[in-house]
Amino acid sequence: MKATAQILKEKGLKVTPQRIAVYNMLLNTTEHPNAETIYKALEPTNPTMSLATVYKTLDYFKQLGLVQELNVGEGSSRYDAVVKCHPHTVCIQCGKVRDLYLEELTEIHKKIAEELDFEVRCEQLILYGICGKCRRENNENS
Amino acid sequence: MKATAQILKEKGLKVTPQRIAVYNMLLNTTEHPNAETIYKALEPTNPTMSLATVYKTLDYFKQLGLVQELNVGEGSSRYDAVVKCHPHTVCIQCGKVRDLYLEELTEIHKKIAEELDFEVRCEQLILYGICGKCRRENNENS
DNA sequence: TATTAAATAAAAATAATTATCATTTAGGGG
DNA sequence: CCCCTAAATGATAATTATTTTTATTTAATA
Ligand SMILES: [Mn+2]
Ligand SMILES: [Mn+2]
Ligand SMILES: [Zn+2]
Ligand SMILES: [Zn+2]
Repeated sequence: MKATAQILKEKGLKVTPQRIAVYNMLLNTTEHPNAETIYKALEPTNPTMSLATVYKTLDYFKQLGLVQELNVGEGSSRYDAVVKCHPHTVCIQCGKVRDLYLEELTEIHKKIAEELDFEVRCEQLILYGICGKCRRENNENS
Repeated sequence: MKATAQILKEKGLKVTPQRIAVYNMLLNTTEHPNAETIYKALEPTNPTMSLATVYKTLDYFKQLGLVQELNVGEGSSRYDAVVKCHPHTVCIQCGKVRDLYLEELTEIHKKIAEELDFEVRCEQLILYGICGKCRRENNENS
């Protein structure tokens, strides 16, 4: 696993504690946090960092393909250090956003995309519904 | 085709010129407009309508299943009078958002959804890429 | 037609994001 | 290692999309 500083350098970015912190935070979570959540998570270790820097950092990262932005219909965008297109599930009860790796799906999409008069660059599939945990909890209380 | 006033009445909504105008506008377009666009489109015929009313109307409609909200990663939400889950293409060059009806895809998603520990309520597929028109124009200029 | 609860318009408030700008800092050259 | 400078940061203001508030108007129904 490449060191974060090295990755930033390769992208032509100056290596700053703030950028390292944001990128590492995203590498170490599957939560798909938004800017505010990232900011809060880093506050204890980086008490001087500002929210504006988080936003600007995420914007740079996005341009350079270090993160992807994800909007699942909330007020704010979420961010993901996994930049390859991949599907997500969104629980409409607890709000959890999870990755969904299904090679099968990807291949099918690719095939179908070929049949369209449309050059597909990225496909975003979001499944909205009730996650297993919430469904089980619902059953207990009924 | 049912009259708009009748549809609103059946949903338990008071029938107002503003609501009729918004719903008809959405029924007669495939553009997936946002609130601002709807407001501007209705301005000539409904010069006194306010943007807040458009927002509130869209919110009611959404709750009652008359429209669906769609976020393709822009600053604002788009709205669609086609409430059944269906895929969209988004041209990253001209910004056009189009419907994509592929029964094949829907069925495949359904089957895959069954295999997950997740109760799928709605699936949103967005294909980002270059539309046919833009691609042809790009080829001409090269 | 009179009543009234609900809807509207206008304006203020809020939330997310972006821009501005003075200060600080990373990183290359000496 | 220290200096220099362009770039990054933090603080704050501005912007944009959306929601809330409230006084006024209106649709529905008796
Ligand atoms: Mn993900
Ligand atoms: Mn549509
Ligand atoms: Zn859940
Ligand atoms: Zn296009």
